[in-house]
Amino acid sequence: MTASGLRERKKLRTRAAIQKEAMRLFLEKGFDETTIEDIAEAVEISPSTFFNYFPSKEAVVFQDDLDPLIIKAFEAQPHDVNPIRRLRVAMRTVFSNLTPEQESLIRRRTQLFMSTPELRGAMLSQFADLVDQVAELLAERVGKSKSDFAVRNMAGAVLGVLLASMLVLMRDPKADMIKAADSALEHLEAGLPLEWKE
Amino acid sequence: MTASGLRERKKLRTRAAIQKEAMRLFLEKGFDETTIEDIAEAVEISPSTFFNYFPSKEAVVFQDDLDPLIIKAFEAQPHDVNPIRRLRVAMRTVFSNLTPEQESLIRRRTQLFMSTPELRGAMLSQFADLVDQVAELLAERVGKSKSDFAVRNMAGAVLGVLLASMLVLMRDPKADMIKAADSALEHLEAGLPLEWKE
DNA sequence: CTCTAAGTTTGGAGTTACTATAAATACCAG
DNA sequence: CTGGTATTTATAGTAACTCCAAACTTAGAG
Repeated sequence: MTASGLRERKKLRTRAAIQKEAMRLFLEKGFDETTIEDIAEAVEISPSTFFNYFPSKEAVVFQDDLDPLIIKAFEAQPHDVNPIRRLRVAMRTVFSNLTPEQESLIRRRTQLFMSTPELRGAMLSQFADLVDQVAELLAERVGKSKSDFAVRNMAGAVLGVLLASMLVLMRDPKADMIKAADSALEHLEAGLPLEWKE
Repeated sequence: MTASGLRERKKLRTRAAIQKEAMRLFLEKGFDETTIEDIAEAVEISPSTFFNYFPSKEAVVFQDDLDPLIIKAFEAQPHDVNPIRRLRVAMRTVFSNLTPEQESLIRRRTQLFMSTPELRGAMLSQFADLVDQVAELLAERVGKSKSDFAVRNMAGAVLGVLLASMLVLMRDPKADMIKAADSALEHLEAGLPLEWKE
């Protein structure tokens, strides 16, 4: 479907190029300091074309090829395990199988994310979608609809703790966000006791 | 200090006027369709002055006189009760004591909020602050610091479920968000069981 | 190969949020 | 009333986006 005509291949290449150059510039100079024109110039397209591919500057940063991987790792586990644990294991699996470059990119990207108010903002717009996705994962197990109240609420809690765990990056950009996310889910899995080891 | 000179009184009045007119216009015409110039004109100030009072268009919508009330209602309860329940009761108390106009305004504002991507975005920027505030409420009870991991994680979960419960407004603008928020906390208080009554 | 239909890129003109700055105006204290 | 200070305002500028029509590129039919 999204197969190989010259047209499609070209589009994919352009899209990838925009993303690559944009991320490079954002990490190099900062998000605000990089203009659409800078990006367009680096990719050798016109600024107009940028908007053919992405609706906004924020949108470029947003897109994680990780989600599908995590979902797959989630599905791969025995279905009778606590879904929070499954999610936790899934995330760990995915993160530990990244190449160093991938991991480094993700870390820097997340850091950029949390330190740029506009990007943090854009994240919440994704919150809705993420709740849907997580709800879908959870729903399957209990044989309920993904729009079931309890399922969605649980999904909200999952994202809430993950988000909260990312906040440490705002103060301490060198914090290990992967470990933080894992601890957050571990704590949630344990029922969020206020007495907690570490 | 912020006492009575003509100057101070005028500033307060201007600020209030901006907020009132801006909200009126947003609700009347929509957020995007209202320009800063529209607001300035309605308040009879210059556009420049708008920015003396609010750093951005979004900032006008954002300011809830409710937070302090909820905190007060929270403090007013016996300190040995489960903090989630306390928060829940606090919110219920505050909401049920609003005048009909206040309640209507809040409902419409929340609705505006959830239906406008830019505003939803701005909300997450507040997420950080809210985690702090909720963490502070929770911390007191267990005699831990508000920057304690478990406390902050719990705060994240609280906000996560509240946020998720607000998402229904995106599909169904007439949903009762107060009831939704209450159910969300009720469910969290019960330990987020996936088997759930309603 | 050629011609046409359709998709894609581009430039240009316009809108709006927001910043910086310096001039004008309103308040206040002596 | 006068001079210093806070506040408002106009002006000019930047950058993200939108709209649109013109130029160009590819796909496919004949």
